[in-house]
Amino acid sequence: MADGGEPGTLRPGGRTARVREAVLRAAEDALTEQGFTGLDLADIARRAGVGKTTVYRRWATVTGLVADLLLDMAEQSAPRTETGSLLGDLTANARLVQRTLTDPRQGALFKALIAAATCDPKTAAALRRFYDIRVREWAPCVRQAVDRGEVPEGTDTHEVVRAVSAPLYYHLLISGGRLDGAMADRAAEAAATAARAGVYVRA
Amino acid sequence: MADGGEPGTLRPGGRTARVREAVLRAAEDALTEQGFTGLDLADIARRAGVGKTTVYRRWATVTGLVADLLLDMAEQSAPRTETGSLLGDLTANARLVQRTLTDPRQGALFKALIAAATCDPKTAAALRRFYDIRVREWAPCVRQAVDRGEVPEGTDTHEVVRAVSAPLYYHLLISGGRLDGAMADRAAEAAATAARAGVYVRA
DNA sequence: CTACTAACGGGTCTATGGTTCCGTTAGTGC
DNA sequence: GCACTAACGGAACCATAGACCCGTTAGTAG
Repeated sequence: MADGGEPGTLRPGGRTARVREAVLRAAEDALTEQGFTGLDLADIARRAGVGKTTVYRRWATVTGLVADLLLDMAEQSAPRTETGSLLGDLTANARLVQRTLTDPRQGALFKALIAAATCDPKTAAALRRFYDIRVREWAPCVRQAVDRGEVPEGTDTHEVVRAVSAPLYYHLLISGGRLDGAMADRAAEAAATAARAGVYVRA
Repeated sequence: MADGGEPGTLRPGGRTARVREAVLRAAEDALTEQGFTGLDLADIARRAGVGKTTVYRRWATVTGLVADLLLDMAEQSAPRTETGSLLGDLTANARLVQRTLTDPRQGALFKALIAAATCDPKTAAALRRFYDIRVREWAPCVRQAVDRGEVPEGTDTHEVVRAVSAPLYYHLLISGGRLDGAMADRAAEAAATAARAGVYVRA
């Protein structure tokens, strides 16, 4: 009776953790293959080898599950490369994003994640958190450029990193074209150029 | 028996047109209020004062209806303002986009449209078409900047216009922050700066 | 090892989104 | 105006996503 809240919070170890893991992986697969619509929790339960009751009890809705998946994805971090110049670092970042979004599986997954986030505030918050972490990982390369004097003091480092990703996501979601390496390089170059010109200096 | 294809194609006038109009408006409202999920065609039919059979027959799925709505939206065009300078024109564009996305109703609608597009290729094509038209309307201001010598010859004018919108949509869909006028101005400035530096010159 | 109970899972029930049927309304051609 | 039939619409029907019940499994404390 004295339950601490959501199922899975009082006995987070052992089986509970295994189930969560299996379900999240299944959700990832399902999202990748079916997209955000055409996704039902019973199917995910089947893939995960888990009772569908469990999935409904712990996550209740598709968006809830996606939010948890995003939380899980936020944990894993891919460390950034350092090249010594702002343009080099931003290009490395742009290429990484471009490769991720171009990959058929990952691209589809991210589309689905973003679609889910537009449909539910909690999921949107999880998505924001995920990207905040990613942006924070890359911001130091802009910070270094400021220290080097390459970019003016007071520049919003996070905003520069976002400026690199923005056109790539725009293409993925909206203009829908082929998103190649040249486009990634251009995104990095545009951000670097604008940053050097002081466009991202905080008011 | 000799039907020409989809319902609504052989007798496009009168009632058929009225029904389409009513349903599209209802769909717009429903999308705005409920978002992409939590949208059912029966509800739309009710709002439109139309039999649900009709909606299912003509559009069949939510994404199909959204695709048609996008086609319809693509028709209406808002003419651009001309200020005489690249930065001025791009800023006007950025502000327009920012105001649209910030408006509670329109912002929600665009989120839903984009979510729908990630779930269905036909809808994605319709979304692309919609933005192609909008981009084409604004491209001349970049063209003029090229003619003026403000921006190098060979610049991809469409890409510059997209570069203005990209960060705004990125904020709407992903980083989710407050999207104010300052951000719009910065987006325009970044695009103008990069364009002048020749970043968008086609290879 | 035993007791306790959080969390799982099979089976069943139900609400509802979507389909089908068939009669009605109204554009279109003459 | 009349005939023809595309397109509409009410109502009954069906499939299934998601809720619920209750017995089972397995973490955790002692």
